Amino acid sequence: MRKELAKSYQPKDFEDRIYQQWTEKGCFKAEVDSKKEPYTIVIPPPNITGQLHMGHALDETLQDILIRWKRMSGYSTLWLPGTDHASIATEAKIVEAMRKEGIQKDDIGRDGFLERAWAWKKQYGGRIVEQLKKLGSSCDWSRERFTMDEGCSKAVKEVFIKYYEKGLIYRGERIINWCPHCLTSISNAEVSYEDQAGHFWHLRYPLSDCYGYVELATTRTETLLGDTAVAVNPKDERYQQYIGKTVILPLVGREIPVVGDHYVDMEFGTGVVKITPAHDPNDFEVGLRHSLPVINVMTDDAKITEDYPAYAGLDRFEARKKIVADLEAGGYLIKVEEHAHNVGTCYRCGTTIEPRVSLQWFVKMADLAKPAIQAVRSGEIKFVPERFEKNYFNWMEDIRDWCISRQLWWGHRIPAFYCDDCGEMIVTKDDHAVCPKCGKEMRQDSDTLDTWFSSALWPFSTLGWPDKTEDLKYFYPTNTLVTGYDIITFWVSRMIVAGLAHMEEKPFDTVLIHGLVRDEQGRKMSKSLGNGIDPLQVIDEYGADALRFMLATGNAPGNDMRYSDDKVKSARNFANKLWNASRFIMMNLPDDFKFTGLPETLRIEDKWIVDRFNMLAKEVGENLDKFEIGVASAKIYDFIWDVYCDWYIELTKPRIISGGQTMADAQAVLVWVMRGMLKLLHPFMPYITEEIWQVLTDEESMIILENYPVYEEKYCYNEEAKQFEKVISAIRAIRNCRTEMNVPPSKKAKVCIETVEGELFESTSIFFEKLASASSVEVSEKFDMPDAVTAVTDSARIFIPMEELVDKEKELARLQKEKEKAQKDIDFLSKKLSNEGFLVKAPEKLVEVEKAKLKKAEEKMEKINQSIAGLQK
RNA sequence: GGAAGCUUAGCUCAGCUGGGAGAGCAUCUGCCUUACAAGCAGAGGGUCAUAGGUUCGAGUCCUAUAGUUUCCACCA
Repeated sequence: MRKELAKSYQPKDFEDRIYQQWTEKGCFKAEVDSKKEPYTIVIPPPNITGQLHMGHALDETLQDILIRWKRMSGYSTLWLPGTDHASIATEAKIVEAMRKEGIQKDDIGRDGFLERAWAWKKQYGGRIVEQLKKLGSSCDWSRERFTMDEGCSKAVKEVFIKYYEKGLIYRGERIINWCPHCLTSISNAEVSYEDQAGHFWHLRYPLSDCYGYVELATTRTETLLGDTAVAVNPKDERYQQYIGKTVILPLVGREIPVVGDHYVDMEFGTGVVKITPAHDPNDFEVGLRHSLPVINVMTDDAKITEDYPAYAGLDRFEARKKIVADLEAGGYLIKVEEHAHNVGTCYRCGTTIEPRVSLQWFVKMADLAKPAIQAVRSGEIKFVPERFEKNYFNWMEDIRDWCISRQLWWGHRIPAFYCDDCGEMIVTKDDHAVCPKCGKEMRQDSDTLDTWFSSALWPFSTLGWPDKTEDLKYFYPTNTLVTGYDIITFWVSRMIVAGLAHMEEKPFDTVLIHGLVRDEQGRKMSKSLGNGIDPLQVIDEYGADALRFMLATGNAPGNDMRYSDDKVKSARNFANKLWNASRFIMMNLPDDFKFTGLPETLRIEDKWIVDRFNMLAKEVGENLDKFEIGVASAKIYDFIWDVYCDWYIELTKPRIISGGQTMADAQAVLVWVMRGMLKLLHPFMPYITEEIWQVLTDEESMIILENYPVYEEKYCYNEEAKQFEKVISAIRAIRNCRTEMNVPPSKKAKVCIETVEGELFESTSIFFEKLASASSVEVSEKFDMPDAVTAVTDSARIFIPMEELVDKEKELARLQKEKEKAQKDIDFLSKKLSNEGFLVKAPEKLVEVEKAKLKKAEEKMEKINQSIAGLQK
C-alpha cells in the first residue's frame, strides 16, 4: 500500500527523519573504490567558536550540490568535514569567560588553561557540526577531523620541521603587528586598515651643535620617546647640510643623528621624518640601514614603560595627549593640523595595532610562492570565476614573509626547544628535548602557531598525511574547493603553497569562489549591526530545501547576494508546487502500480515532454560542469513549474479521467518524467525529493543513490516536439483573444481551426476543449467565418464564433495591432536576410533558422490579412 | 597609489563561448477550472549607465567617462 503525502508541504515533518535515514544507511560514507573515479571536497572548516551563519549556509549548499551531483553521477565521492581550532577567536572566548569568573590566564597556568579550552571545545565544538547537518550536508561524518586532533597535529610538526630543516622557517627579531588586546602578534593579512581622523603635529627638534632646529610632523607623538634618528632625503637640498649632524630629542634629551635615506618623501610634510625603529615598520627598515638602536617604549598592553617615569604606565593614547601638552609647554609644538590617516586594526577585536619589535618565527615565502604562482598561471589550478586569479597573483607576487608565531596558548605549540644553560636551540618532533650539547632538559618555545598554518595543510592532513594512507592515495588531490573571496589570501594561497611543497601535487584543481550573503539592504551581516539572519530560524520556518534553493539560485559565482525573506518564500512555494504535483500523480495511481519505464507507444504530447526533459538533462549537466549552479537550478525550476505542471499535467488530465490503458500510459509518462525531475533537483533540494521519491516509487531505493539524468539519444523527439509546440501556441493564442475580449473561462465557445496541419490539430482537439475553453472543435483547411474572433499563429487561423460578443471595429483594431507586430517581424528578418554580409559571414545554420522564422512570420501575416479582409467584407 | 567588480523592468537579480532582452517579487485584469490561492489564465513595464570602437550583427568583446562597491599597498 502506497504511503500518502500530507496535503501540503511541511518540511518539518520529514527533513530530520530523512537525514537520519541517510546517515543510518551510510549514504555519505566514502569508499576507496578503484573502479570508480574519486571526487573530493574538503570542507572549509568552520571555527569551533562559530554559530552557523548565512555565509556557511551558502558555502555548504554549494558543496553539497556538487557532492550529491557527483555521487549520483557515478563518482566515489568524499566530502570531508571538520572544524578549526581558531586559536585567537577561541582563546579570546575562553579568556572572556574566565574574566567573568574573575580568573586570569596566569592564575591557572598553561596546563590549566588548555584543560579549560579542551573542555570548551568538547562542549561547544560540536554545535556547528550539528547545525551543518540541518542543512542536509552529506559529509562523511565518520572521517570528521579537527585541526588540533592527533593526526593534524602530527602533520603540523612534520611540516614545521621540514621547512625548518630546509631553512624556510627562521626565527628573528622583526617588527611585527602586535595586538595589545589579544596580546599576540598577528600576520599582515590579519590587519585591516581603517580610515580615522587624527592630527598631524608639527614639532621642532633642536640641532645640538648650533642654534636652529628641524621641523617635522608626526601623527603619533608617543613614539617620540623611542626616536633614535631623524631622516631626510639625501637629495633634498634643504636638508643635505644636516646629514651627519645630531639633534636633541625633545622631552627626552637624547642626542640622535640626522640620517639621509631615500625612504623620505621630499614632497610630503616637511620632508623630515622622525625615526622610531621599534614602533614603525618603515622606520625599522631605515634603522637597519643605518644601524640605529631600537628602543621599545611600550609594554605588551601598549602602556609606556618604566624607562620614562613621566609617562610610565600611561596608555599610548593618554601618553600621546600628555606628550603633546608637554611639547607645547616646552615650546616644541609648532602647529597642529587635522589629518585623516589609515590605521591598522586587529581583524579580530578591532584594537589599533602596535607595530613592535620582537622575536618571532617566520616562513620565508618568496621561493615557496613561485611554484604556487605557476600552478595557477599554467591553468593546473583554476579559479571560478577566473578574475579572482588576479587577486591571487597580486598577493603572491608581492608576498612578505609570514609571521607564524602567536603568543597564545590555544594552538599548535612551536616544536622548538631552548637550553637555558648553553643557549642551544633545536627543533624536534619530541615533546621533551634534552640539550644535545650539555644534556640538560630543554624548555619548549612558549608560542603557538598561526591557525592558518594548520589550515594550510587541511587538504592532505585530513587524509592521513604524513602517513601514506589509502585515503590519501585515492582522494588526493581533491577536486573542488568552495570558499568565499575573503579568504583567498589567508587560506587558499597557503593551501596551494603547502600542497605543492609537501605533496608535490596541487591540493585541488578548481577553486569555486562565492560572494557574501548580505542583508536586505545590501549591508554586510555583522554582529555589531545585529542584522544577521539565523539560517536555523529560516530552516525552521521554511525548510532547509527552500533556504538551499534560494541560496543556489539567481546569483553568479563570486558575486555577493542579498538575502530576502521573499526569495526564500518563493523557493518554498516552488517546493510546495512540486509536492502537490506529485500528490496529483499519486492520487490517481493504482495501488498495484509498478513502474516499468515509458509505455511502448507515446503520443505526441508525451514525446514532447520526454524530449523537453531530455534537453533539460543535457543543459543542466553542461551548466553544472561549468559550475553554473544558479543557471542550472533556474532551468530545473522553469521546467518543473512551467513545462511539467502548467502544461504536461494539464494535458494528461483527459486521459487520467478516461481510465483504462490510456490512463495507464499517461501515468507511466507522468511518473517517468517526475522521477527524472526529482533526480535532477535532488542535489539542490535533497529532502523533498527524497521524501517524494520514496513515497512515489514505493521501493526500498533512495534517490540519493540513483543515477543523475543525462541526455540520451533514444529520448530525442525533436520533430514531434516542434509539431506539438504548434498546438501550444494555438492554445495560447486562443486564451489571449478570450482575455482581451473579456470572455470568462466559464463561457465556452466553439473553436474552428483553419490549418493545413489537419491531422495534428484533430488529434489534439481535446486539449482545446480542456485548456482553451472550447465547447467543440472543428478542423478544416478552410472556414468562412467573418463574424468570429480570430486567433492567429503561424500554423493556424482559429475562429471563435461568438457573434454576440464580436465588435467588428474592436476586432479589426485588434487584428491591425497583430498585423503591425507581424510586419515588424518580417521587416526585421528580411532586412537581416537581405544583408549580403550576414548571408556570407554568418553560420549557415543560423541563416537557415532565420529563413525559417521569416517563412513563419509571412505565413502568419497572410493569415492575418485574410482575417482582416474577411472582416471588411 | 594599484587592481577588480557592479550599473539590465518599480525592487532583487539571471543572461553560458556575440545571433531578435529573462525570472522572482510588486502592479493591473479575469478565475476557487476537484494537485496546488504557497494556486491558474492573461497584461503592462527595459534606447541593457554614457560616449566611441571592433563586427554582417554587441546587454555580451575593446577603449574612455561617470556613479557605486570591494580588495591590495600605504606617507611620517
